[in-house]
Amino acid sequence: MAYDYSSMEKKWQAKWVEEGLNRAERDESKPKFMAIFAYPGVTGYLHVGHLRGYTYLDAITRYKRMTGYNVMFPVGTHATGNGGISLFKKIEKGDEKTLDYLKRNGCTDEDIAGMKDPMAVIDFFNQVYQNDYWRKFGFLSDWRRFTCTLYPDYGRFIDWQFRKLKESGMLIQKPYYASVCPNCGPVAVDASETDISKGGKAETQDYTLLKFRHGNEFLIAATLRPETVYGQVCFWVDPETEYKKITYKGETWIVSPQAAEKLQLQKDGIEIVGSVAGKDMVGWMCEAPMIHREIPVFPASFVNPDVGTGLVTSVPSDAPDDWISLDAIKKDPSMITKYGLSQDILDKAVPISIIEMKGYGDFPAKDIIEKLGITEPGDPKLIDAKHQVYKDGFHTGKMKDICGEFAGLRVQEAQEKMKQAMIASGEADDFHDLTEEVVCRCGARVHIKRIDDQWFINYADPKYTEMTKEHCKTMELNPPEWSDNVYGVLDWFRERACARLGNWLGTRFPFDDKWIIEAISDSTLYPIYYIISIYANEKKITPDQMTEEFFDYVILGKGDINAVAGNTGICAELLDQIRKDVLYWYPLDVNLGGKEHMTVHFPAFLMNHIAILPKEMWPKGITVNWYITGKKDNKGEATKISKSKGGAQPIPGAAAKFGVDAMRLYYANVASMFVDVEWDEDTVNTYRQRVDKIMISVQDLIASESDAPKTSIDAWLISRFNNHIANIRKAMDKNDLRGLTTIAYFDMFNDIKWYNRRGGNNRETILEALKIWIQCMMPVTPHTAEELWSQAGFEGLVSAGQLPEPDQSKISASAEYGENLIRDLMSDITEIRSIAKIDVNKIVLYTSAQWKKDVMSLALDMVKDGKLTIPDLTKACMAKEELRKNGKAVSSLAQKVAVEFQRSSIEQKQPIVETDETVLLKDAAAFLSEENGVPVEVYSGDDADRYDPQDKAKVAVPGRPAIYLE
RNA sequence: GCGGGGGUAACCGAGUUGGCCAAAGGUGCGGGACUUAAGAUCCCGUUCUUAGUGAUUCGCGGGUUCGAAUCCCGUCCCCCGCACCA
Repeated sequence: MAYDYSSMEKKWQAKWVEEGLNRAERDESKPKFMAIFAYPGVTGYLHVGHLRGYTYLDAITRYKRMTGYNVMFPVGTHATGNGGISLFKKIEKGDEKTLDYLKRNGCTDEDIAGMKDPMAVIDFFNQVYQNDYWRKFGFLSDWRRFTCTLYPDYGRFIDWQFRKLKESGMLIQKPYYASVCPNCGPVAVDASETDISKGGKAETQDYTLLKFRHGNEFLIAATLRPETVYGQVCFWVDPETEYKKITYKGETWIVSPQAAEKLQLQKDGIEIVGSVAGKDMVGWMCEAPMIHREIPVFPASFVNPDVGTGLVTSVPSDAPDDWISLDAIKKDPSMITKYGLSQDILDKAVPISIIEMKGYGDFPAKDIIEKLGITEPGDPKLIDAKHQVYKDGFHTGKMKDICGEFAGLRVQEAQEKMKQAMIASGEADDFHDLTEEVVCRCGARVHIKRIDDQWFINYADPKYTEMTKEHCKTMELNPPEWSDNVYGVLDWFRERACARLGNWLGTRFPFDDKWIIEAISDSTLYPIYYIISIYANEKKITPDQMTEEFFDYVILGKGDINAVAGNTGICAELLDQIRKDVLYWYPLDVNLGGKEHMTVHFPAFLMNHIAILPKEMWPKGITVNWYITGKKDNKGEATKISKSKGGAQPIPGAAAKFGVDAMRLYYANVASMFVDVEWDEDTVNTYRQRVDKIMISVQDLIASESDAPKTSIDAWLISRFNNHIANIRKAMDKNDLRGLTTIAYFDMFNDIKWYNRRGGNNRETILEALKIWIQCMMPVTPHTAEELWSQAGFEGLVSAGQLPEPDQSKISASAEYGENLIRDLMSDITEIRSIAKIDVNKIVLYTSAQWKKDVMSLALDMVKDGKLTIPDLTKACMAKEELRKNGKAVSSLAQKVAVEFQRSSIEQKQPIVETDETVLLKDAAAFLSEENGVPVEVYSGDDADRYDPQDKAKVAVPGRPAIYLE
């Protein structure tokens, strides 16, 4: 390795801080640029994938600084929730896995000993994120503004935000069914399993409870398909279960013990008053709801006391489980006769056809069972069968005539109507349950609980939705595909529970302090708080002083400054300063976040801004970045970044292994921001080598004895580099870091190599090019750039400098055209040599005869006038004496030229007619001779004395000299 | 189900307001230079064919056009989000 990258990184990072480059201070003389990445949740250590998005933003803001902007790039963390609590609890009880995980990531015993409460855990990670990740990666963030959602001052801001949401009419209250842990309160059930240890794939299902009268008690069945009640023929009970009798609204219900527990969470006043064995219920007759028929209770093995109520109504026509279980009993009546039931009762249980479905007969359950080859209860394929028949029924089913007043309805409609009808008549109720077992991180089982007075933010509000959509049209949203999608997302966005009860870190809800504001809701308006956080961090204001009045003034400009000063004890000067800061920095220019934010965080972020802030403070841009994923497993599914497959080493370890700049370049160049990338150490290594190569190459240039005079190749190099600046600026207008890096780390490098190869070696040219080159590298590989900048002896810090505008006077189309011609010529020569397979002793080149160029010249003039056609061009040619001499050849060339020129731009063709190829080739002859190892001769096609044994000169055209090898 | 995205050469990945695209760049592979050798570095090549040409390519099948990887239709396949995880 060429360098001790680690100490180089530290050296320059210290310099930048020393120079205060990362500090954001209001400067009215400069345009501002404010950008954030969506701050990470503090849930433990991060991995190399997370750095992708963060790195983009550091590179983008560095670029903005070097193109004239005053930049604010603040960072913070999000710690609301129970992540900190559950991590703390595990540490407290010495959980082996957790301690191992911490230590593997570099946490010391002292660190662990210091984690005496959840906030200490959070504080520890706040330091890790800042020091081991962001500072280590060279971020120029304004550390003075760091904030965390659990800081008291941040809490004051959230308190204010919710007061404003209330004023805007966005806060509403209504009943809600939440997934709740008995110890921790509401928990998030989702695939990321942040709050839970098991069951992330579970969904909440809305069941209908059906009441079956038996004497003066009710057997309660839970169903997802209330529309099938007309097909009920019997009732299933698990003979192994001891059922509970519970009282609810003066009725006695029979349900499984688990269901009794769940129902207590969802319905008031439920008491357990007794029990009854499942096997004793077999043979009961009960009155089915809606159809008011007596049906018998049969035993069934598939009934699970943990699902629904542990009791099931049987609709064999449409439920595969019911069909196969009834079938099994009929084949083996001893299953019920042992309970003392008669054959007669069994004979009466005949499936009833109730739903007409496309592609199915009278009994869909039977059809699907036969199709899938299911022969007995308990077959795992029954699950597929159920899903299939439910799905098809829902979409294509129609209620048959037997279904009374619901006959003719589509299943989709009948379902809700019949449910409501039965609830209205007291024959049914509702119930919510999870589709699979969910266990909280604390170990307790999670259930669905009814919460009557849940607070919501009403993201469905039509006024704000409309305003937000309207505003989106003016925003810079990336990727563009998402900007089309965002309108749909906003329409879909509904009320969102914004506060929760239970054990939870966060800000108290201002209107009722039994509630704590939920994790997504306190992280939507926060970018503006970075403008204020610095004053709290520097103790210029205290949380107590950050009243509603304070925020109203500094953010909204409401109120009288002296009154506010008087009431808060903050001096008017400071208030004025903060107010001016807010006006200067806001709106936010870019909010960059991972694709997981597309449907929740970003819409919420937008709507909070729109509902609370005046129009001139609404955000200007959102950029979404995709992920770094683990390697694909053998099923082709992306795994989590894992230890065994690389990438899971702690971030500081990866930084040490590859070097920060190599990783930054990897992130920036490996793919566009908008695709997932598979983490692969070999790939990162190629970027490591790329950085090394460039570093060595630049150092060689600095060290070289460069004293050659300027030639055409110097003009070429400077022209190329100025063009590169222009293209980089164009790419970065769209924050296209991949575009920038391809130019700066590949194209420019290749140009330098070509310059050398062509014998270029002029000190002034080299320094001019290096200056540009190193500046172009600064946003992505700042440490390397800084090192090279100082080695080249340039003034100051490259991170503090300004990227020049491309110098149009140095961009030379003809210089670039000439070099392209030489390159094309070289590859033609190579190609001919390889095809012809002859021993070459001499290469002879012929440039085009003048008359051909005259034709093109005429054509170009006509293009400029916008009236180039084949006949016109031919006529114009024939009008010229010296062209007419070549008669036929002219008209055939004119035809080709006319077609070709019509398709091209003037800029492309101009150099063809302007370049004196004979001079160009004669200048390059020595180079070509050296490259090819044989003498090279150059003749003009008009040279009558030329050496041309095969009359090759006649095939030459401008831009393409003829070649003869011998 | 609802909504969205995508299929480009061995691989990763540009390119999608139609022409300058046989299709950037990188990697891999092959050859060469340098070297005692290896590595690194540099050069050439990497669909077929060919004195620098021509032909056929951008999931598959059609269509529009003077001209399509880029537009339209059909078709197959893959991926993502769908709520209290940020």
